[in-house]
Formats: sequence, C-alpha cells, structure tokens
Amino acid sequence: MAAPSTAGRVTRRRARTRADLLRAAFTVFAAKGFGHVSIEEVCEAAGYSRGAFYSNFSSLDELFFALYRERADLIAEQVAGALAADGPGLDVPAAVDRVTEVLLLDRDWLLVKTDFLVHAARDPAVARTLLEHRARLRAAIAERLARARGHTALPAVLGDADGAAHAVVAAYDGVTVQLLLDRDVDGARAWLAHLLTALLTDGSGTTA
Amino acid sequence: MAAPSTAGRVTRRRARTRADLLRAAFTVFAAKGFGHVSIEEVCEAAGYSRGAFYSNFSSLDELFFALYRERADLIAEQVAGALAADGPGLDVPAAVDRVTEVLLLDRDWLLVKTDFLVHAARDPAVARTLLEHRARLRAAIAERLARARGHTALPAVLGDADGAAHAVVAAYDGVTVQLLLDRDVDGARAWLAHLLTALLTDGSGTTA
DNA sequence: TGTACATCAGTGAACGCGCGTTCACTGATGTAC
DNA sequence: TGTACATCAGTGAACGCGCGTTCACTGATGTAC
Repeated sequence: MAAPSTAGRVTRRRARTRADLLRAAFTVFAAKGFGHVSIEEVCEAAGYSRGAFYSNFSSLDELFFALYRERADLIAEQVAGALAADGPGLDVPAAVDRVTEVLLLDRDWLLVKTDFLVHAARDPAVARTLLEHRARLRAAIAERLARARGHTALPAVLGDADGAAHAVVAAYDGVTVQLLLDRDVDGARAWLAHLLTALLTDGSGTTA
Repeated sequence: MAAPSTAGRVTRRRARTRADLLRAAFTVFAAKGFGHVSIEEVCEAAGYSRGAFYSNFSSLDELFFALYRERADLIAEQVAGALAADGPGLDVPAAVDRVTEVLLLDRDWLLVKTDFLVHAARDPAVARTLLEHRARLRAAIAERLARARGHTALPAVLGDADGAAHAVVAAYDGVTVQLLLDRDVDGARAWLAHLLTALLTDGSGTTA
C-alpha cells in the first residue's frame, strides 16, 4: 500500500525504542514532575543513551506532548466504552460508576495530566489541542445524555445536554484536585459519583 | 515587647529585599512556570544579585512556598470579606457574584496556584498545608451557609453545609482548569456563578 | 535459504553553557555615647 | 543631634557540576540477489 523502498523504512527496533522511552518517561514524569526531569533521567530509566533520545525526539517537550496524546486517547476510548455500555435508556448511577472508575483509575495519570495542564496554560498552541480533547470528551457525554432524553430527566439549571457535559467535566477536574492532595482514591470516586449523580438526576424534573 | 538588642536585628532593608524578591518571583513564576525558573531569573527580575537571594531564602522551593502562603492568605481574607457582606440571611446570588469575582480575579494567581498544586501533589508535607488552607476556606463557606439556614434552603443531594462547601470548592477548581485553558475570564465567572447558584439554590427545597 | 551490502539506529565520548552555591569583601544600617 | 563603631545585608567574582547537544563511529536491520 505504501511506498516500498525509502518511505516506511523505520520500524521494529525504532518503534520499540520509542515505546520504551515513552513508557519510562511516563514513570519519571509522574514521580518527579515535568519541570524537574532531565533528558538524561528519562534515558537512564529507559536504558538507552542520550543519543537514542535525540534520534527519536527533538526535545523533552515533544516527548511530553506525544506521551500526553497517547494516554489521553486511551482514556477517551475507555470513557466512550463506559458510556456505550447501556441500552438506549441511560442508567445514570451505573454509567456514573463506570465512568468514575475509568477517570480516577490511576493517580500517576492525573499527575501527568495536571503537569500537562500547567504546560498548556502557558502555551496557546498546546492549550488548543488540550481543549479539543476536552471538547471531544464533552461531546461524547452530551451525545449520550441527549440520546437518553425522554428516558431520563436532566435538571433545568444546567441548561441542555451540553451544559450538563460541561458540568460533568468541571466536577471531574475539581475532584481530581482534591485527590491529588489527599490521595484518597476511594473517597474521590465516591464523591465524584455522588456529585455526578446529583448533577444529572436532580429531582426538579424538567427535561431540557 | 521583644528582646531589644540581638533579637529583632533584621528589618528595613532586609524586609524590603525579601518583598522585592517575592514580588518579582510571582511575576516570573506566572510567566514561565515554577519548573522552568532559575534563581538567577528571579534575582534579575528583582534587581538583586544571587547572593541576596541566598541571604533571604535557602532554595527556590522555600521562596515558592512563602510566596504561595502569602497570596493564599490574602485571597482567603478577601473571600471571607465577600462572604461576610450580607446580613444574617444569605443572598445567594449576590454572595456568589462577590465570591466569584474574588476567586477568578487574576489568571496569574491561578497559574501559580496550579503550579503549587502540582508541587504539593508530590510532597505530602506541602500537600498537608495546602489541604489545611482549603479546609479553612471550606469551613468559612460552610459556616456561612449554616448561619443562613432557615433563610435559605440547601438542596438535599449535597448533604449538609459541609458537603455543599466541598462542592463549591470542587466547582471552583473545575472552572479554574477551564479558564487556564481558554483564557475566557468573563465566561469562567459567569459559568462558575451559574454552577454555584445551581448547587446552592436548587428547587427541591429540603433544608439539610 | 544464505550471503553481501547499504542504510539506519543507537552508542558514548566530548564540548560548553547555564546556573547553583560559596565566600571574601564593601557599603548600609542601626546603636551607643 | 552628631560621631564612631559594630554588625548586617547584599555584591559579584569564582568554582564546579549537571546536563543539553553534537558527532564520528559501530553494531543491527532489512533488502537484493
């Protein structure tokens, strides 16, 4: 399908090295924070020389970006899966539990994600891609909520399904902060589930 | 009141230098992020030599901590002021507007605060002081809500005033993340005010 | 399937810079009289 | 209030290290026959 000789020349060894570096970088970033990690540390953790790093990435920033993208895509898929599990009618508590499970699974990921937020907050171009990720996530949630309309009532205060999706993401971010500080994963999960359920199933009963 | 000769020897020039360094550090941290700032940069921004830095702080971490503490106390006071402004009965929308105003006043502060969060997330001792700050803030909110009980109804889903205070802080943190990315201060304020009002004035009308 | 060859991927030594840290010195500040 | 003195606060040069970055080299990988 692709050009035979010079084009797809890369592969195998290279792909493996790249994956090794990304994996090691994730661990190191989670442990020390992006700002306090040197290229040398990542290489050492991955078991490669610094030359290998430069052969695969042009800067720590680039690696960090690639790392974030990879993991964020993974999470997005898992969330989509958790949302899709029900039939047409949305079982809010069950869906909330499943989503909560995925979102607060791995504290290391929250650490790296927050590092990335801090990074994006100072670089509009990076912020844009992060905002797009979030928009996709919100869209998936809003779409799911809209599909369940008629079966389940949304509280009027949040406006439409899109407003509700916004609120869900805000709740997630808020609980993330608390979890990063108190390290109480179970508490955070319970609290997030409670918040989300409250946001999405409130008693006042207006539909949209 | 204090020991006359050797004890309070410091003062004047020293206090001024320290304040200058803290002020300059705030600007530099906000602009580049804690992880990407050198002692030298802070000194240059403040107009001092590096020796002056070491005369006042033993590390960048220490300065960062002092800086955070100072500003966080300031904000806490302002929030307390915004909460105290009403009479005994709480005018929720008005109080929400005032608090929102204070909390989302300064994007630079949000940047530094988030840097500090990332820092605290990896150091339990730092996390503890940040958690205490948050607990004080929540306590002030909860106390205010409790005081207004009977005048204003809280939605039952959040539990007691303490639960409501938790939710308020989570909403704040969530909106902060969005603001850091999209830089839409007015939008963030409106959205936070909306969320808080929704959280605190919901129609179901149970008292606690 | 095996062999020769070309290119690629990673090595590791070398270079140099930025910056953390120290320290002898000097001008500033406060105190005693 | 002025002067002498002691101590303190900040200076800036010097040192050295960690690490980013480069590059000539070598072993690995894939291709052609």
